[in-house]
Amino acid sequence: MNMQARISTEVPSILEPANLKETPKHINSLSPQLCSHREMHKVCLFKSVDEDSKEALGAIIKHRKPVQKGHHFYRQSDDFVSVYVVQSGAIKTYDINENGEEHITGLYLPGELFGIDGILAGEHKYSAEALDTSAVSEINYHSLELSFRAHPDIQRWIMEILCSEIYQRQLLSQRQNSAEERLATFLTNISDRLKRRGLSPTDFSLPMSRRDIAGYVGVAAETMSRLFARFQNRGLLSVTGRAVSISDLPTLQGMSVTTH
Amino acid sequence: MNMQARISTEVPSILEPANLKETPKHINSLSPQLCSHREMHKVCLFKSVDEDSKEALGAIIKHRKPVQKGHHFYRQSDDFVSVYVVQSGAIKTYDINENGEEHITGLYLPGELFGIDGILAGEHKYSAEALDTSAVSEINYHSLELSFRAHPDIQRWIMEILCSEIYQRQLLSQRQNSAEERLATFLTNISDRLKRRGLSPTDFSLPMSRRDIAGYVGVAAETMSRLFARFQNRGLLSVTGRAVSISDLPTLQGMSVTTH
DNA sequence: CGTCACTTTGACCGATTTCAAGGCTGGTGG
DNA sequence: CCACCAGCCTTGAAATCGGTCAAAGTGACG
Repeated sequence: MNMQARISTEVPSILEPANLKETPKHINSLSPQLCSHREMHKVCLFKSVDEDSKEALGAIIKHRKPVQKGHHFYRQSDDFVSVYVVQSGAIKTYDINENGEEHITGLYLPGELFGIDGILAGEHKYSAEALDTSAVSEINYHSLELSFRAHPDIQRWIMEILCSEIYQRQLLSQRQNSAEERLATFLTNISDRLKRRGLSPTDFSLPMSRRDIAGYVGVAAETMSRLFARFQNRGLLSVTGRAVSISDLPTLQGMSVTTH
Repeated sequence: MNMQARISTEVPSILEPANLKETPKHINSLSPQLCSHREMHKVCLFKSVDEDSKEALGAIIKHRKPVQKGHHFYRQSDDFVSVYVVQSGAIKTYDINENGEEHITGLYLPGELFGIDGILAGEHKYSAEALDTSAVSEINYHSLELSFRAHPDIQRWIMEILCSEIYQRQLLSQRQNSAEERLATFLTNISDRLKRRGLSPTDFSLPMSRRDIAGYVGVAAETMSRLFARFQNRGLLSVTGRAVSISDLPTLQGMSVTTH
């Protein structure tokens, strides 16, 4: 049961960011130990952090073996111990309400940090689950916090991540926006995030089911299906299973919510 | 103007520890004016701030004269200089999109901090406007950031606020929730916050227009009007102008979104 | 007393959800 | 190798919720 086999190798999958070797030059050169092979993905993550801080981060980050789809890194109410950095794959965070309904609260791609939902209460607000085979590094939050004093860059970096989380949710909370606008926003957001990491902004594989996407975007699964069909008819993109190829990114961007 | 005790006049100044005696013991024995409650949060925003840090905060906080309804503290794209603490009244932050439509991004009541939307970019993402006559204190963010080293508590406090903002938006992005659920959530929020201040959790005055409430909750103004009427018919509450009297809080709580 | 801004109410309409059925695909076992 | 099954995805039709438009009601204030 190889999950990855299902995903077309022709389409560059965000699960297999093989073309990361073509790291754009706008991304700072990294210290050798952080540049090694499997750690390439962290480039963007640390871009706003100086050399000293990068070393400090390198010292407390713990690399873990890849996990299977369905693996949970933590569950609601677990003690907040660490934050995590996605190296490859994709992770969702979700909440189960009293009716047993699942609501997706976050979606994390390679290079992104998750798990900060525990800062406030000391325990995780949501559960975090691998959407597919994924490699994830762990950073003990206590150690991270200790490093703030010596490395204000790191503290600022965490704050930036928190602000990004606010921004992400702000985009999705625009209730007056139609379902079309929401999907357009979602797609351009993904595109942005991939581009920032040197991956193709137009061809990628969404590592999650329609239902998960729908839950994240905030529409019914059937509506999501119809929306994809509609966008395809308009020549905005083409979808084959989970592989997406955006053919008219400018129009999608025009449709999406630009809160800036 | 308004006969009923409004939220604004009931809340004491942030630096006057006058009514410390009335502090409910579950609020960590801190003066209530130093505690602030974001939506649905049981934590006091200052809960982790020690005496030293409070003094440091007192040294850099600047009190301002009350401003009229409609006053702007900052506008989109203004340089990010300060964050603000509401002493009385109510403040909304909003965004104007390219179509000229206004979208309310935040609503802040006495004791709450706003303006952090500028941290990420160095300029404010939104505009901040007084919904009513309001008194607001100002904290220069540069000074605040400088205090982080000596007072990690303060830094942690700011992080908690950021996390609260995330949670806030998370609630509002629950699109599958009906308009009824959203209003119920909003009302129980307000009720909860007032109760923690030792004010009546069932009788209060909303210091803002229906349109503002509607924009914040994410429905049309007319819908908001109908919802109030519907709730009133069901005996959940009674509304006269901006005065609200909740008669069946448990039912409202049951209807509202309770993440975790 | 008139104006203006806000609120309420009614009628209509459209987008999205819901319900229901059919189709596709990958996995499994004969 | 094929048939079948289960889960996911798509499509259709009906129902519903909330938005929009329009008009009337309310209250504050000059």
